Amino acid sequence: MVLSGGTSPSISTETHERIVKAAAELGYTPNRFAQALRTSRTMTIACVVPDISNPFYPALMRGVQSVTDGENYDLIAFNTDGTPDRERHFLAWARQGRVDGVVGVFFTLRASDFRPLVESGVPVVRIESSKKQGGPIAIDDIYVDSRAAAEAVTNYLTSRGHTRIAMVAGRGGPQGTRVEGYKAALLAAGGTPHVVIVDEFSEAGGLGAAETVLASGYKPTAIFAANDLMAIGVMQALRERGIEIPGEIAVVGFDDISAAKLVTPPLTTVTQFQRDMGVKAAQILMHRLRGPRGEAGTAIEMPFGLIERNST
Amino acid sequence: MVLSGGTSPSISTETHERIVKAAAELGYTPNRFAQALRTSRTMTIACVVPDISNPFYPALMRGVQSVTDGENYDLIAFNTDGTPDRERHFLAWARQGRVDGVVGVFFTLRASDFRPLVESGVPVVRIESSKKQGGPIAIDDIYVDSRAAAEAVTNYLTSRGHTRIAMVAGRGGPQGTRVEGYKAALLAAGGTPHVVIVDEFSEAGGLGAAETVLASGYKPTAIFAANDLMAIGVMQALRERGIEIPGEIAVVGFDDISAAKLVTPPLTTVTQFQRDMGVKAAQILMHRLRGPRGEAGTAIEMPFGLIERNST
DNA sequence: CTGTTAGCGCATTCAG
DNA sequence: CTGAATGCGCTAACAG
Repeated sequence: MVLSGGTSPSISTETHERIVKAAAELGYTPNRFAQALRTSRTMTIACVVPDISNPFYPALMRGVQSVTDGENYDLIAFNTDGTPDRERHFLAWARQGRVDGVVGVFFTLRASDFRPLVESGVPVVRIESSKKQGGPIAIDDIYVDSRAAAEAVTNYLTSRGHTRIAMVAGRGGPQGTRVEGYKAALLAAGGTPHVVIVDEFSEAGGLGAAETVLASGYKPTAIFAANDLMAIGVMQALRERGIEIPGEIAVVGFDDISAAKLVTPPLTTVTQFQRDMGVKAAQILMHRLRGPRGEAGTAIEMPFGLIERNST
Repeated sequence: MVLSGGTSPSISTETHERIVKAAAELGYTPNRFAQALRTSRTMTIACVVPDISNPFYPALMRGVQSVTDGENYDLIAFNTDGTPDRERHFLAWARQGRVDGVVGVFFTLRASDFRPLVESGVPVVRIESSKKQGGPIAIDDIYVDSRAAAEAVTNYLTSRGHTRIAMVAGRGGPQGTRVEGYKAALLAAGGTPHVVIVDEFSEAGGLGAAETVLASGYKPTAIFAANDLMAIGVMQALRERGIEIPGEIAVVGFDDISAAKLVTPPLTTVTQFQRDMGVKAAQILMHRLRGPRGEAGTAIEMPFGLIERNST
């Protein structure tokens, strides 16, 4: 009992220490799996991300891990590639009783898809990119309001005199909401939105999209890319044509990946404080694990921040 | 038995399918922890890295995961920050019978530190940055010869006419070997080495080191940084002083992190094919898990590759 | 070849 | 308050 971390007033501190010491000398350590079998608590959390090698996610995971470590939970990393197949596969996997809880980013699953898992007693905290309500299913959401962030970016640009602002984005994921925010804000400011959507949300996609914008006759004074990788592609396209950044065209990205401050000129972008999000998500999960399993889901908003660098 | 993935010629394919189907309908799935308790195989692998948010490691982890996934092992991510404390803590953790095997990068632990773990039946595959021999302890090493890579970089620069090549490096980790290789190759080519060591192996460190080099009167025509982050810092320092890259001073890095090709100009660097290393390491681990637990350790070398971009 | 049983190491319950 | 007995769900060994 002592070794499991339990507390009882009936055992004196002295005895307690004797036990701990003896255990250390004998090299004894309780078997996690026997514990898990008996208590049906695995002391393991799954962290699900679309791509661990996408620079956006490791910081999130670090945040999660910093709290799970402190609570003696192990963290299992799970990549889904953001595909429906692999996300469903994760659900099946998680239902095998391998983990006590889940925190993750899901591109294709809907809240109802989690119902069986949650009802089997495994709490889920999702990290989302648009406003959520907190439905009847006991899933907790934590989100950054991407739409508002995109509006903020657009307003920042218009406040600096830009009216011809183009946006480039990829298909899928959170990028749709960002486009909406941009459109709304630009219309409100009296501008005319111009959006180019491409398949890949990568540098190559950004480069191609920028070329389309330049060929369109829209003549933008600023280009807003739905993520940093695309923004970097945009910058490459502009540089190839000898267009000065930000002199002739300003560029803004989204995510604040580590490369954003390393390109030339350093990229103005939006941070989502991903580490903080990870911490917060894990805390919410820990809270569920300790207490109210069945209560309705919550949704809490996290801040974003505009980071001004020299590309604008 | 069927569900555990066993094989027996005595069961017809038809029966086999009936069982699997029935199990699917009933939603039955064997409990991993009961299995683990009974068989003392946890079906879990630990992947230990100094810093998951350092762009170098996620690709490695992906490689590892691509093979563990295929073998139905879970992957637990473990960050050590490369500190002795946390690396020792990992050892203690691993001895609690939580994982069947370990693959990782260790900065401070020595082969002998792993002996208790390995002798308790948990195979370890280390990823190293200098030539290893394969000692008596049953640890498998897989390494890239950093020294040779640093020599190759230096030779590449001298072959392009550089003789005044400075090197900047951080303390600890694999950077020492890289400095050795540089010195040896430059001396062999008749040059005079000039090394600046700083505490942090980050951009800031690289920036400071570059300033030291420039202030020294060495007047380099090329600067070789022990990793890409430092190289990027060097580039910033040069840019601040209006020194043209590569016209006046060429810059080379090490690691080929994703940012390397995104900076301006794109950075010439050395790749260690980190994903391949992860795959290979995991394969070796799987081999150990299936067979020869006690055999002497092996050490296999992995290739590096010089990636020429526009910074040279 | 199918059906039964013991026990992996723990946390919990019940008797002492 | 301490000690022994039970069973978590499974696999492996054994008997029928």
